[in-house]
Amino acid sequence: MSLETLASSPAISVAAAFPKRQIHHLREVSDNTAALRCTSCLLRDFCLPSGLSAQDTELLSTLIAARRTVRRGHALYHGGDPFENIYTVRAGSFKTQLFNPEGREQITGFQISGELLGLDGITGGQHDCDAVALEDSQVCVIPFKHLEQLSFDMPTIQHMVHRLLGAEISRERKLLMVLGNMCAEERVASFILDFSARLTARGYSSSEFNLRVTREEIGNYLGMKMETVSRIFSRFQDAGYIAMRQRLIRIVDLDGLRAVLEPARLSA
Amino acid sequence: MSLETLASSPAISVAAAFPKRQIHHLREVSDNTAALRCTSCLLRDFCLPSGLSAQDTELLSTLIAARRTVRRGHALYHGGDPFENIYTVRAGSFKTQLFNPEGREQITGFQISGELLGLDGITGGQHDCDAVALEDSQVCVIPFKHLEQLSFDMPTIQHMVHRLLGAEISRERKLLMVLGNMCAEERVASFILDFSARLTARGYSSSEFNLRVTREEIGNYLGMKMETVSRIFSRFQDAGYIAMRQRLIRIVDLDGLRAVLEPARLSA
DNA sequence: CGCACGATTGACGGAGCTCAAGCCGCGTGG
DNA sequence: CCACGCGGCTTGAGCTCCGTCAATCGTGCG
Repeated sequence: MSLETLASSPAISVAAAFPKRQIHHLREVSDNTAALRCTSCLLRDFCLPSGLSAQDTELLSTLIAARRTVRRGHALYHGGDPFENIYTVRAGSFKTQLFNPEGREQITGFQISGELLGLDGITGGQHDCDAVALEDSQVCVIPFKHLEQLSFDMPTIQHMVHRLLGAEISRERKLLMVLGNMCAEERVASFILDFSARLTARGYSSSEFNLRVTREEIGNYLGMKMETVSRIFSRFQDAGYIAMRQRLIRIVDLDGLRAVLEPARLSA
Repeated sequence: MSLETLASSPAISVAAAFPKRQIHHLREVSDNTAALRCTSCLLRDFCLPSGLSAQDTELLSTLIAARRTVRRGHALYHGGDPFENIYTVRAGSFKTQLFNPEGREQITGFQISGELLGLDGITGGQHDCDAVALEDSQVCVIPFKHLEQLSFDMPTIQHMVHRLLGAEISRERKLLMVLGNMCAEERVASFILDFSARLTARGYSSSEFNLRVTREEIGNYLGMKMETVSRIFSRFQDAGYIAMRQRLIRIVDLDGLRAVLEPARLSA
């Protein structure tokens, strides 16, 4: 199936013609310039331009060097790759994973449409994690050099960059809170609620969605084992909080899920 | 009496007035404007100026609005406070702690001399965690607005800001890895090693140092209970990896500690 | 169709939590 | 000067949650 159900412009059908194998490291095929404009993108309100004036959005558009398609399971970039671009997810979804010196893996996040990729690596000049597509996906490519240059003249752009970096810090902090303080049930509940909230913020249904990740990946992300994740999903289903078939999940009792996170559920 | 006596008293002969060893419990220093210069600060190579040219360092110095003393147990800022400044730790140490909606606490980091505080809050315009002094401490105050303004003209300064934000992201990622993947022994080992490495990087002894935090705080930071932390310290001591008296810790067998983090310690 | 991978479920064991008692080091006041 | 109390640390005993191992099932793909 085409990735492009979301894409607006007819010119986009170019993307469908992408060669099947090794999109991986392909030199960019540019779509026609008009199609790269944020103003005509359906995601404009949920993506970088959100909050920017029409004028600034236009300017931001000029930065988008290309779009790039990444096949399921392939990496948009690897840890160690030189840092050149940041990316916004235009269609599909990704995971970012980190490997420590001893070879352990930690998934640090899942990114959906309108969210940002590649900010790691601003520091060291190279990415420090892998970004892997969870399904056939497409990103907008923004050369960071250009963005920096633009931000010299444009305070609003500079603010945006700071905001983005700060947002990344906050996001990881929330995850720290989850990993440091919560038991397995609470972790899974907060994972579902977080996912749902982000989908809502991007105009998707908040009550029914496709997780697109294996139980193993969820487990890795949440610091627990696949089997435990599975058991808790089953438990939530039995409790009537959710309904699920494979990776499709429907939230049935939102308050029930939220209650899992309530503090002391103990008697007075 | 105000804590600010330090920041505004008559000139003393600057850095020379710093007794080498007790930087930790300093109270005696007073600074006039001249003294606010990074170039004359003993920490210059371990702090923000690290990596900057003499010229840029000079420029950076002009940003330092004041120094501020914070008493042990007091907060430099609270979550919710408007974001105005970032801070570098000039003497002493801090912890940053986060509270989630349900009232749970998570310590997200410990900061020592030369390290940075306050970057949270760039996004939302207000700090999202508390920064609390672990001992009587002193910070340099850098108004973020000024820093942003300066960075319009100075690419190197802008780079520095990005580098700092990126470093914060990396730091939190390392912690994610610890919380998501490691068992209690490994967490404590990596905590000790991390502390030691940071002290080394700042010119302190790497083998003997004062943790300055309670077992409870270490536990909170590492996602485990005080009792477990204590047990593991004892175990490490019995194993001859460390020697400790209260919060003073000495690394006896560095390789032993490192080996705790080795991957599969299983037979071939 | 059959294979392979992912998901589910069960049985069991152990790492870490809970509860509790006792200890140490330090400050305070008699 | 010591007695006392308090906060933080240590250590033990028991329990629980979650990890481990393993068998089975379901589903999508070649």
